[in-house]
Amino acid sequence: MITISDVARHAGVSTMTVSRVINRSGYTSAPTRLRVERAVAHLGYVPNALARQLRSKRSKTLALLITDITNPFFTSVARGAEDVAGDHGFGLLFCNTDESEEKEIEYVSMLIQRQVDGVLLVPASLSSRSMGLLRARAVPVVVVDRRVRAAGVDVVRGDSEGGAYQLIRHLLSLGHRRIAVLAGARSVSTTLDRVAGYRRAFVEAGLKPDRDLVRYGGYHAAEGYEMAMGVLAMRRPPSAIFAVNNFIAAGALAAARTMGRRVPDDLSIVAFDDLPTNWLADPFLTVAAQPAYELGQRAAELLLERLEGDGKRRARSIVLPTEVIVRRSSGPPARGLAA
Amino acid sequence: MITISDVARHAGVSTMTVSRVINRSGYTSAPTRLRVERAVAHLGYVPNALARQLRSKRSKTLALLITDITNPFFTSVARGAEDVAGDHGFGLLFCNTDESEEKEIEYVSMLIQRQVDGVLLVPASLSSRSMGLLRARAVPVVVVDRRVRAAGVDVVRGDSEGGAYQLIRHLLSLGHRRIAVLAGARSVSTTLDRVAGYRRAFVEAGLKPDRDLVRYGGYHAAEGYEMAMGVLAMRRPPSAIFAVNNFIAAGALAAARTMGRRVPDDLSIVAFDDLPTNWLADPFLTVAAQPAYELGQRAAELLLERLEGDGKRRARSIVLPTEVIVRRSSGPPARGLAA
DNA sequence: CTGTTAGCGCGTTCAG
DNA sequence: CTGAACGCGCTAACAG
Repeated sequence: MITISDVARHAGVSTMTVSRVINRSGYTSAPTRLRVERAVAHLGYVPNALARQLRSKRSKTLALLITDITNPFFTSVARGAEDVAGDHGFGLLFCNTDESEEKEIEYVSMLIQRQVDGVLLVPASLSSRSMGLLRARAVPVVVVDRRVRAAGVDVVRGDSEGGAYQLIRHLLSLGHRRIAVLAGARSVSTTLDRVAGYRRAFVEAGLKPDRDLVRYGGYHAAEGYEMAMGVLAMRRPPSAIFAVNNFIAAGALAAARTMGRRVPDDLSIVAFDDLPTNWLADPFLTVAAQPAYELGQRAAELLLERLEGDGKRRARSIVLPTEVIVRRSSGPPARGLAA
Repeated sequence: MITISDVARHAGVSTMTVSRVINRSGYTSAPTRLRVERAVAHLGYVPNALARQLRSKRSKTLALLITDITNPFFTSVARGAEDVAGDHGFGLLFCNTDESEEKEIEYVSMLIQRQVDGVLLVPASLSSRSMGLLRARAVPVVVVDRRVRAAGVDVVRGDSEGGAYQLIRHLLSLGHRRIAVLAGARSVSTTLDRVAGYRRAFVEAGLKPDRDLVRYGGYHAAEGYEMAMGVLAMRRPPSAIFAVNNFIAAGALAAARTMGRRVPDDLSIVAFDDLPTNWLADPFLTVAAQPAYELGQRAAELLLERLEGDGKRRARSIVLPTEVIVRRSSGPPARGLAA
């Protein structure tokens, strides 16, 4: 391995001068700079980031922990964060926690050991233990997409409650009254907020939602399928389903098919999170779409501000609006199911 | 920050002993080990991975460069690689090159600076310049999913030629004769191999494919749409389309819809790469499915072998079979289009 | 079984 | 404008 002192020797200067040339820090005369640059090129010198980081106590690395790398919502978030980090000369470490708090904690410990400068965290649960670990080490954190119980943390997320509220209003206005909610885990804020939005829409309309129509499970298609089969098999099945994320919606669509329900004729389905156009030969679902890429961007920007502004600015909470896109999966209820 | 010498002082031993306890290397008596562990717990000591890596010259980190993080094929590869790396105590750095050689080179330079122990590379192009950079630094590489021109490199990929061959045989056996290929970039081996498979199927059947039916573009839905619109507008349009990846297929489906072609009645569509079940309310496309997760696993295993086996074993090339799954998007051609 | 010595490759500090 | 000395936190290589 070629080190800075090899370059120094070759250029007939001290290592310090080489360091100054590489980092454009301090003054160097044009001729020596040139000699150094020649030597660097000639030897093919590449600085060792590890040594640099050890010395300077900054790793120029952020980490992003997401809960499902196969979900395009999160990959969009990742791209947003990656682009911003890259523009500021920071590397970004992706970690996939699979909705598991254990994995999350494992990753966080690893990241602390690796001295990452900051963490973007989609927490697997409301009461994230990893927040405590990070705080103990004074590692700046921005929570993304979901809330946590811990106070005084920066958060960047979409308006779950509002999006759900609008989707349900849409269904109510079409005449639906029995609307099922297929949700994720009770320990995740987005699930809670979306169910809350559902409830508010009902209450404001002077209606009382049937508690039995609210099901909790998980964020995958298989779970969506199970939950949908459950509600569709009820004595008084719902005329509409609100899937709390995109994968659950896919499961619900599959269940509708196996139960012989046509969408939207026999059953309306609406969901949170749009699918990327890459997927959709034919966009079909009525959704509340979140600006995923922007979520990632804003979160990374906020984190970088915290790092640079040496600051104890108070925690900020950024809530990005959600856009309801009405498509063909929602329509008026079939006769006899409305009331 | 609490360092190893704080722990040593607290436990009344040397730093070396602490190091041995932490790393379970060398001998330590039970009582001193206990004292050290107490001190570690008491002080909340966390080893600094940077310092450790600098000293030991191994970062215990691999990197995976993929060309499109939004494509579930690659995220599956990523999970496979991640799981294997994690099991062996290695971290995995994800990098998204967006099919850009420039970005690829930027990332590779960054990774070299960061002293990663090995790289899993989905090359943006056949003649990957980054291979040279990596080799110059003697960084072990396993090429994934695609071939490169450079010789003597480990490769793990799916059988593109064979999969394409089978898909086309399937279409030929249904009676199709005018089959369009919507491909990616000419500089990518998977595109080349899949087109080659297409050609072989024709040649073996004693037929000559129309060169004008082979279109090159890119791997995204938008490009698939454009290419499909192109062939569907021909004077003698194809009765079937072979999309070289899943996103192109989505674009082709969209194009079929805007052109008013029903699939499979008026137009058959087959594609490479399946979509994950999370996506598919209703699996519809006839595809050649690659074992993406396993691709990632095998690649990571091979890389780790190279790292551990101190070895100049000759380069291996692992080609995993591809499975053709016939679904509803392919059927016999409409009357009058067959011949 | 444990401690000492000597760096890994860099950048900070303070003299020149 | 440049260099010498030092140390970041840790572990390899030796003693003992």
